Amino acid sequence: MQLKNHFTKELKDAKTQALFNDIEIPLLRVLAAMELEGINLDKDFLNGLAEDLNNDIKVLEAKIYDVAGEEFNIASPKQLGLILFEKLKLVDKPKKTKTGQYSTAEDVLSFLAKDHEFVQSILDYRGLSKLKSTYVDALPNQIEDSTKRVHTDYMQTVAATGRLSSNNPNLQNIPIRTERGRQVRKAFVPRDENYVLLAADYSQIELRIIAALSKEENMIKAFQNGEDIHASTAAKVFNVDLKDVTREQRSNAKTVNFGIIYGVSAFGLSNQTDLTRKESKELIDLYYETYPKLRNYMAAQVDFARDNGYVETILKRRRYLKDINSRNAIVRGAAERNAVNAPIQGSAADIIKIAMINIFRRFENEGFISKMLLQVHDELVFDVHKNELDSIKPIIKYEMENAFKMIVPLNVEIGIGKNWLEAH
DNA sequence: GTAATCACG
DNA sequence: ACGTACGTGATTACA
Repeated sequence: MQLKNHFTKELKDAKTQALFNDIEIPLLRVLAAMELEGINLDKDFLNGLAEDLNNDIKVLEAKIYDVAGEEFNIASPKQLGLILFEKLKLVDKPKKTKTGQYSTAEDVLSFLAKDHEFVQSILDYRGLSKLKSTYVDALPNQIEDSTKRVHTDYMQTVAATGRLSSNNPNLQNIPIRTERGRQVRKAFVPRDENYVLLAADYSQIELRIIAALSKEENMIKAFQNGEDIHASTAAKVFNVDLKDVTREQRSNAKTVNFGIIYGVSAFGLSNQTDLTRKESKELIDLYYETYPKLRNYMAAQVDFARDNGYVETILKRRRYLKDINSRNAIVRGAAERNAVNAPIQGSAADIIKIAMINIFRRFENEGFISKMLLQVHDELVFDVHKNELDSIKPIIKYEMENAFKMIVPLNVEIGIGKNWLEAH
């Protein structure tokens, strides 16, 4: 929660007034309550994880120093670059960063790891160090003495699209993608033994929004029929039966579905998949043939931005795009991608904000003692008293799925557990 | 203070 | 030919 002058700049017309008065200001109370409530953390569990990580990090260190023939700071991209590309000369023409240093970014090292086992150890070392320093070691220190809980700050005026951001500590980027990282989520636990954690997630909300805004019938139908959208996309794009879609086809369709929201290029797609640039271009072309209105919609957003200097969400939240008519094609291209992406990402933010306000009001009006704790862009996390679980679960699902009516249904998946990982 | 890296949606 | 997917925050190294 942070109210700044920033808000005031755009209060010119009635629609923006409504966004301000009916969403952002009511949300202030909701966020304040969530921040003050905090979340319970299992400190002992994190200390155990820290010890495990330390042991594994030491083993990796020894392995890396052995191959390098010397000890050095693995966390220093500069020192690591010298070892890999000058001392060991792993490649002829190493990729450089924009400041002229050797790039040791994840994709570069992953490529090298195929031929050099110890490079995988460097990646593992990085991964474990990150987990330890950013989460396992840091989180226990952020427990507030007076409440014994962790209290994040939500910022309402940072993200250009209308999303919230979270800091001190950031609870919107707790690991989940790797097995080792997921363990951190086990440290987020209910208030006490009378409570459980409940996590409620919007499924594919951004893709549903782009389907609704573009009025692309083929995609709308898939959602209305409750289909697996990535498999459905694959079936249409590759012209096969839904049941014959291979894992690879589904995976590539999924990457395009996500990419489309960001304004992907053939180059970007080929970087994210095993496809060549040519294959990527063909796939994108097929995609637009499958969903023709999507391309029309995207072009219309760019045109609107050129004419008006901004784009807007379903609640008329604006993002101004000063570079939309830039003579520099790179700069203009970035603004054009923003013109497509901001209404999608921002409308999703609008919808979950409505849901949060409505759920909070119902909890108040209906006298529940369960609490909303966290928002992670398309997810809400609650501390639910066991006696209230049966009555509260359908309320959360209803309020989230019906926060905003679109031609495409919204779908919310709910999980319950004795920690945040289990609740997923 | 900035760059590089990497955690999330 | 160009450069190359949207939005954030935290940590570490280093000038």
